[in-house]
Amino acid sequence: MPPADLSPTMRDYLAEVYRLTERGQTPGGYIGTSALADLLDVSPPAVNRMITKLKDAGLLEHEPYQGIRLTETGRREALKELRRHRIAEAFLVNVMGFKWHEVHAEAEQLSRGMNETLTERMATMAGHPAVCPHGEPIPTPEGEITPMDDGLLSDAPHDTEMEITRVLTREPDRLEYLAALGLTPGTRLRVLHAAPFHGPLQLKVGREYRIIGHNLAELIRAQVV
Amino acid sequence: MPPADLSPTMRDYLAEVYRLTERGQTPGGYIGTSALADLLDVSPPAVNRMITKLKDAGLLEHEPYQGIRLTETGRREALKELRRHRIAEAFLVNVMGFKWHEVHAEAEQLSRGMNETLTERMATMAGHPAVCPHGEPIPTPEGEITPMDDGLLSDAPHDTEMEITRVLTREPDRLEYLAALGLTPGTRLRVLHAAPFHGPLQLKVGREYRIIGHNLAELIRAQVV
DNA sequence: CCCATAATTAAGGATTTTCAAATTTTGTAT
DNA sequence: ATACAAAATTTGAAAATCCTTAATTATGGG
Repeated sequence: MPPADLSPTMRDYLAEVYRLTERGQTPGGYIGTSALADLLDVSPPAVNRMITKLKDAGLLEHEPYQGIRLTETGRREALKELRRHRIAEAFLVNVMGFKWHEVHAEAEQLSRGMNETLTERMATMAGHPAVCPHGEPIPTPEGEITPMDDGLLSDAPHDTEMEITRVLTREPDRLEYLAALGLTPGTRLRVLHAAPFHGPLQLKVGREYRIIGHNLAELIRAQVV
Repeated sequence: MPPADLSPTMRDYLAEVYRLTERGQTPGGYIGTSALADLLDVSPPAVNRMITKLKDAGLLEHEPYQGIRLTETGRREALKELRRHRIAEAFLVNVMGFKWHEVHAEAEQLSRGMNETLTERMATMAGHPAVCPHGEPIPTPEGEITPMDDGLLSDAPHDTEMEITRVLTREPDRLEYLAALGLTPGTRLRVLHAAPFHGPLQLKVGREYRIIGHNLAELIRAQVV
């Protein structure tokens, strides 16, 4: 069955499922209902009902008591929604001068009113960005995406020149703090030392030295330059 | 009772009531249910139910079988919504390069996701316009508006230099046609002749001569320069 | 094997819509 | 002027969406 028109809520669910899938906590590729409920700020039963609906539309598979997984169709729809969202974020930052910590919630609202024409025009004005302000890659209009070859800063090799690719939180406070430390996508740095037992990391950013906690380092992904 | 937070739908209704009130067809200031239903593309019962809700919120008065009228509170809320909508239209045209016939429906969608911060930033980028692309005045953030002193082109005096202030349709086809004739807000023109019995009007626009039907002239408002 | 935890079903509520039927108003024709 | 038909408005019943809380069922580690 071809994907009829999806409601905005359905699209939000799909996008969030994809985000969780990407993060790849679970081995079988299945993701749990409660995790989704948490992220969407919604009760587990609400998730369950929506799962049934999305399954009936052929957008995901559901193994009861185990989890859900996007079908190929669902994946493509999720990526279209992610494109809308990330283009909106890039537009708000690149064109309208918002700060990166302000745009996630804003873009969530805004993207509900964006059709394809508007999305593409915004993409053009934002300079056809490859990644959103948080560093996540932006899918093509056709729903394709190039995976990134990066890893958590907390697992990064020491004394190696690296570049921050993306950050994994959307909490405004943390984002603002990271920006204040100069730890944004594109920044070059070097891990000098990591204290054992999930202790703090010592970084060299340009000429500056920084110390950040392990929990913050887990929110940063980087790749060897 | 103070106006709690209004749903987007409630705001849409209020805005549309205001638009109808402005047009001022009915003498008592009351406007009919069916007219609203038509404009909102919704059935009369839906309008009726929403009227009850808006009346309970103190946003409008309802005289059964006669019509509705905005309260002062309702008027202010309607104007806030109109500002969002018209700023969105101005932004789409002035900043993003859309044509004036494309933006009404687009702005309707988009304005649902616009909070006050975003609205004001869009206003700034659009150059703090006083009127929307169709010439309608844009209310202030506080919900105030300056009335225009203009009249229908079909009633305009002859051989008098006038300026188009606004157009009263949002139908893309008509708007595109008007633009092709050069009949957009700000344009100077002169009515040379109007055929009797609602016949066509002969206009002089710059050095060009134009003939338009009476029904089109009724969609254009102008004022003496 | 038991029991904490996670997932699911059951039941119900809010919002906004539609369709159908009842009611009021209005306009026209005798 | 009055009566009747047409039009507009209102009310009632029910559906679509998406949410909640509370109770039930499955899973899997000690």
